[in-house]
Amino acid sequence: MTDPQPTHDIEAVFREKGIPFTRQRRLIWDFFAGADRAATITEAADSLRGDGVGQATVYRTVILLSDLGLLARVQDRRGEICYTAPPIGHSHPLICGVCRRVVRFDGDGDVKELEARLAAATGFSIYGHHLEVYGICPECRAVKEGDRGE
Amino acid sequence: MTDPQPTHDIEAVFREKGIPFTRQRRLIWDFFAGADRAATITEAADSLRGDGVGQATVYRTVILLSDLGLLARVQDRRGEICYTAPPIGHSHPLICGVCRRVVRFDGDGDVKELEARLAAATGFSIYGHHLEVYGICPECRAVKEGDRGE
DNA sequence: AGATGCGTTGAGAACAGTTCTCAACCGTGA
DNA sequence: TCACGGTTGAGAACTGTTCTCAACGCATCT
Repeated sequence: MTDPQPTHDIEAVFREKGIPFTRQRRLIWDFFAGADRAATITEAADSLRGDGVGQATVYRTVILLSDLGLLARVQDRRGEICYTAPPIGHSHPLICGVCRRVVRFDGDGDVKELEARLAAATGFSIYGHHLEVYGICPECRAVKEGDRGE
Repeated sequence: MTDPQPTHDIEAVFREKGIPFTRQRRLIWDFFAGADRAATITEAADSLRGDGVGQATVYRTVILLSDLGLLARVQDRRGEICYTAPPIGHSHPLICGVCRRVVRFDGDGDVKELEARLAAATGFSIYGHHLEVYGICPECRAVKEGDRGE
């Protein structure tokens, strides 16, 4: 379980593809990359409204970043769709279902082997997978136990 | 990779919980359980409209069945939300990204071990995971190759 | 520096999917 | 038979997402 390396140098990715890295895109990227937990599009839009970033731009940029593989879509305990960065180097999220904090891990060894077995057994050609693990982080567990509530 | 046992006897599950198993619920359940591929709520509603099942009822029932763990939410290649039965006995879906056919497998051994390692490394108490594997089934691959198109 | 062109942006309209509301309905138990 | 509680269908309401289009920003060319 090696730590996946964090995503640096998004600008290089954009430059390489000839896509402009605008002020708005930087702000949106910073929002997700700077957060230590998954955030919804609505949260990003609300937070960046003051900086003059339109909601449509947030939607467009999240799609763009997702297509580039710079943002991964996950969901919290209530099934709410959130996005989190950076999944580069192929890692998987361990998400706190309460506070949405995300810890990334590289569980690929485990899945690769499974995929090979599946391909052999079913004849499918496997092109990907989606693995999220859900838990409660130590902090949230502590709070919960203090509360004595669910 | 053992085959997960199919879900029998939904009625018993309902009875046990004291939830009425109505005509509409049966129809909706039959729709998903009878399909060999994941289906959207819209598809279910369209298909059952003729049988006098309202759209709201389909939504309500899908939520109900999901809560009971009788229906699992997955997504196809385009990110469309679909539901598939039966996930009982804890299995995972291998989904054809083209035709949405679902083959279920029991990859739990693999994930359980990973979860234990994660819990130890992060201090999270793990309560669940979500694993989907995507592929193209042999049939769709054949069609695609015949077409010579992507 | 000024002109040109192309992709990006923001505001708001449009749209789609989902949830809510409420009166009618159904089945069960008395 | 009657009363009751949960379920249902139709449509309204709501929410999140996408589309439209004119204005803008930035790079390039003159």
